[in-house]
Amino acid sequence: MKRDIFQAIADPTRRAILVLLAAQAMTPNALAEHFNATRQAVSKHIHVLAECELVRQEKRGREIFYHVNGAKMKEIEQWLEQFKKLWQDRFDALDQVLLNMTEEKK
Amino acid sequence: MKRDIFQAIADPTRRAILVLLAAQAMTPNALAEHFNATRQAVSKHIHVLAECELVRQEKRGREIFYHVNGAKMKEIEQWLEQFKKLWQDRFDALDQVLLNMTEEKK
DNA sequence: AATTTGCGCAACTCAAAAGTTGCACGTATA
DNA sequence: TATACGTGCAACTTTTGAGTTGCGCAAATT
Repeated sequence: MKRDIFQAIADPTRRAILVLLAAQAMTPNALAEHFNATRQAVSKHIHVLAECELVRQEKRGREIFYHVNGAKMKEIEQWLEQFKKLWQDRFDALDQVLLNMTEEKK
Repeated sequence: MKRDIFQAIADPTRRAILVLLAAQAMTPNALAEHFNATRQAVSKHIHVLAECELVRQEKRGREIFYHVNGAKMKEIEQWLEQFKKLWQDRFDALDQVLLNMTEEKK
């Protein structure tokens, strides 16, 4: 039942929530207004995000504001770094050359 | 049934496949040896990755080598860019200040 | 003190995804 | 040409996840 960051951002609604929270911290009710889903559905998504520490709570009276946890988002970036060399132009070009060679062989 | 890139990388096995393919192109059989799953299970994961264009085929006789598609991986990076300002130190620090203020209020 | 509001939690339903087994089809090898 | 190999495809079970409804609790409002 333990979910990781990548599972958390797999859902489109959760990604939209993160984008909204990146602009400004919001309460579950305020977030829910942006979607067609019920408050509980959105709340469940927030719970998943909080479980993975992608968002943090900030209680103000009976309201709870959620913030994006930048440090945790960075972990996604860090995983991506091992692929960075693959999307640099010169590597793409080399890859294409190799592909053409094997196409000709066939 | 249309899956997006984020759903594709949500699965740990698929992420491991991408890492292996980043080092060198491989066949489904060669990939399957790295996991406890059956060949068909791995093949299904490859199919998902191919569907999202995260990997590309290269047929050589009866073998099929799979390559990582760097350009597609870059799209993940691009989505992350809207959060980049959040994980820079000065913003984390500011966030912490705001949190402390509200903690005191409570 | 009674009521409203903002949340979280738990049980349930329904859809989707992961994994298995079995088969078919080309490509090599003997 | 017969056999073994590498692969994809389809049907099926099992697990997981998204969404809804209903409830309880604590903080504001009257």
